[in-house]
Formats: sequence, structure tokens, C-alpha cells
Amino acid sequence: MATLSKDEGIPLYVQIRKSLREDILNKVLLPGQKIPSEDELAAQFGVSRMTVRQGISDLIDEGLLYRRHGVGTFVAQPHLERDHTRLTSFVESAKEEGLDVNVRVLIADILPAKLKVARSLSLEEGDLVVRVKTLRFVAGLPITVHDAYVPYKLFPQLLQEDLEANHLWDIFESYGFRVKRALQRLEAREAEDEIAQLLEVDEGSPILYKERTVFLDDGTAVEFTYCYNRGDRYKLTVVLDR
Amino acid sequence: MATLSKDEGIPLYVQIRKSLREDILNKVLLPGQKIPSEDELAAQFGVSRMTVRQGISDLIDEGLLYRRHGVGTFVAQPHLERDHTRLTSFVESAKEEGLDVNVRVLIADILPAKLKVARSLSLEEGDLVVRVKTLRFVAGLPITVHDAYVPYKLFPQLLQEDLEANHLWDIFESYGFRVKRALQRLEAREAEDEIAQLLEVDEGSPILYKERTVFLDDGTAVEFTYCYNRGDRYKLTVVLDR
DNA sequence: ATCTTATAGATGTATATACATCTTAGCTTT
DNA sequence: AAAGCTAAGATGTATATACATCTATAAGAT
Repeated sequence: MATLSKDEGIPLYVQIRKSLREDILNKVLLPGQKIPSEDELAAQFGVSRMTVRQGISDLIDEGLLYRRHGVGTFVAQPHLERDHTRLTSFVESAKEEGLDVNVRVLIADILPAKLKVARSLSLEEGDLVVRVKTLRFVAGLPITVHDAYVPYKLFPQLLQEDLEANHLWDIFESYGFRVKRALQRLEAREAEDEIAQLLEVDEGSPILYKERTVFLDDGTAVEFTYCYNRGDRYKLTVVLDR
Repeated sequence: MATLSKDEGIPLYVQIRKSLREDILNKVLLPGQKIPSEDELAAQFGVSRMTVRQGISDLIDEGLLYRRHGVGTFVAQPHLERDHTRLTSFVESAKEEGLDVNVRVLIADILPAKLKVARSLSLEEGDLVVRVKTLRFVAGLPITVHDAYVPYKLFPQLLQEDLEANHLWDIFESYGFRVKRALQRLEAREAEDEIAQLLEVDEGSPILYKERTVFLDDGTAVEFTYCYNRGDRYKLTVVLDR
């Protein structure tokens, strides 16, 4: 049980959350085990019960704990590959696995949006969008073609950025926009000529095709992307809650 | 502004959440608009501010509202096809779209788990599992082959159930187990002989291949399934939060 | 022995209050 | 005109308290 620091500007419930999370990950608290009651934790940490509850609630959302009304709070069985429960970018997750990632920009220009792109970005057909088409390599092998569209009016300076070195989302953040959520439509397709060439596979090979719309926390769509992923080298993992 | 009922056993924050959600869906509160401050809402509903906050927090998790510290709480732009943000079963979502779904059981038996199944279900290799292999039709057309494995010790009576009429998850619930979360690994593959035959496609056609592990809220794995989905007829939509 | 009934202990809901922190807007100063 | 200060208003954090509700257990009644 770590002691809490009152003064470092870190909220108490965040410190409690961190302390409990570490105890779980370090097996101080074991799966299936009942953790101390909220009242006990409040006494141990020297805070009020509601503050403990706030910390615990976050860990329940993370799937590390679960509550049984009238019984107690328990450590869940470990079941999720760490952080696969959240939205991460292609580059982020590849790097996390220690893989070398390269991005080659194929196209970067400004053009009027076609109907589908406009609809997805809540624009009118013909409104200007910035298009960034890239080929991504992992460990030197081509894996993915991204064809991304961004509203011009939101990021008029986007083409001045270094699009090979920086991920789009990081650029968004540097403008003060934080990516919050993505909707992805997935299907399996055959590779057509251009994509097959870029990904160095035969025409007709299986492609994991994905259309992705990316949103900020206010629901604004900031990016719409067509993704073509090599079926034999790309696996997508997602976690859904009921 | 609906008035709240103190006595019907419905928590106040749930009633507040419902009232706000309806106002948003009915466009009484418009996207981008600032909703009344927490203090104002507390006064209007005749409850304390913390109760209002609890109701609002749920709607923020749903993506209907967002907060700006020091500024206010706002209605988000509508951006998610309703309820696509949550885990739903194949049958549920197809039926929601008004489609006719049929299930044919191909295999239903009990056998020792192979390594991969055992690992996924946190069992030992050789532990007994119930296998339910099904072919699913939508509007009379074959769409998906499911090859599901369930720990025998959790559901020894599973084969006595009507597996064509009832979804596995509904059967789980009838035993008091509620599905909470699913981890899905997705990739694009070519159809091999047996799957191609069942789905009535040529060998080598693109298949959206999915391995799915289903968990309860305590993290127990209750189901592991191999899914083979016809690439041309099956699209999967997922929403991920960051 | 079995069924029923208390009861203890845990989470769930709700209040009232206080102060911290952030943002915006308006005023003041330079 | 620009910069800086200030105050108002909003959300963020935290406390102390109370009672409701659920669950499991133990005691009691039949």
C-alpha cells in the first residue's frame, strides 16, 4: 500500500488507481481475489470512500476489477493483451512490438471531396480535402496502403508537415486536436492491380480492406481513410465491450 | 425538462441520463450546443450536482456529450451509427437490420481441447470442451461458418439446448453468465476447400477470418470461436476509443 | 433437518459543501 | 493597440454523511 502525496498536483483518485493497478499487475492482488472493501481502502489511504470509488471505477472500465453488489470488489482474470482494448495507430502498435516502421508518401495533394469522402467527413461534395496516400513498411516489407482524407479547412497547412516522419494523429495533436474515437468498417477483398503492385502480391490475393473514420471528442470527423492491408502479414486485434 | 419520480425505484441519475439522452436524440439539444451547467441542471431537476454529474458522465462515455474544463458540457456531433459502438452478436446485428437469419448446426460434440483452444480458454490441453460448429445464413444465403468451443465444466448440459434456435450467449445468460467483452483477431485469408464449399464460393476467394474469445465480467473466457466470413457479403463494423 | 429470519458487511445512490483549476471575457495598464 | 490582470462561471477533485439494496452467513423457529 503506497502512501499518497497530497501536494504534487496528482489527484488522489489517480494515485489510488495507480497503486491498485500496480498491485494487480505485480500479483500483489491475485486474480479472483477480493480486494479490501471501499471503507477499508478509504481508511488505509486516508481519503473518503467516494474518492476510492472513483479510482476503482476506472479500473473496472479497464477490465482489471469487477464489482459484486453486496459482496465486494474482485480482481478479474487477466485476459486482455495489454492495451489492445484501446484505439492505437498502426505505427504505434507496430513500434510497441519493437518493429521497424517506414512510411513512404505516394501522393500528397489538395482536391475536392468525392461523395463518399464528403459524407464520411460531414462535408459537402466538392469541399476541399487534403489527401495523403502512403505505403507503410514493417521490417522493410510493404504491409499497408493508406489513402487518407482530411478536411482542408481544419488543416490548411497539413502539406507543410513532414508526413513521413510524423503520424497524422500526432500532427492533429500539435494543432490541439485530440483523436478520441474511430469507426472502422472491415471486409476481405481481392487485391486489384495497383494495390497488388504496391504490396508486392499477386492480383486476387486476400486483402484486409478497411474504411476508417476518425473523430475528436466533440464528434467532429477529422480523417477518413481507405486502408489496404496485406492479408498474410497484417492482423488486426480489437476488443469490444457489451 | 422532465420531472423526476422519487419513488419508482429508478435511480435519479438514470432518470437524468435518460432525460438528457432523449433531449439530444429528439434535437431539443442540438449538436455543438452547450447544455445547462451542472449547477443549473441540479436546480432544475431538484437534485444535487454530483447526481447530475453521474448522469452526464454516462452520456460522455456513450459519446453523446463532451466536457470542456472551465467552459461547459456540449452535445457532440452525431457520428456513430447507433449502438455500433458496443459488442453485438452476429445474429443480433443482422436481425436489427431486419434480415432473416438461419443457423444450421454442422457439428455438436464434446472433445479434448487442442493447444490453441485450451490456451484461449485458460484450460489445460486435453481438458474437455463442447464444440458447436454452425453455418449461418442471412436471407437464405450462406455467410458465415462458426466453429465455437466452450469449456465443458462450465456448461456440461450445453448439448441439451436447442443450438439452432438460441444463440450461445443467450444460453450462457440463462445459466446466469453475462457476456461482457470479446477479443477478436482479424485477418483476410483465402477460402480452403471445406469452407469454400460451405460458403458456396470458389477456393481462394477472400474470407474475413476471425478468431474470437468471449469473456465474462470477471475475465473468465467462456467461448473461443473460429469464424469464416464470406468476404463479399460480410462487413464488420467496430468502434474503438483512444 | 429444513425453512425462515435477522444481521453484518459490502456496494449503490444521494446530498450538501468546499475549494481547486481552467477558460473566457472584460477591464486596466502600459 | 497590445499586454497583463481580474473576476465570473464552469468543470474537477475531495470530504463527510446517510440511507438503500444486495448477498451470504448465522441464528432461530418449525
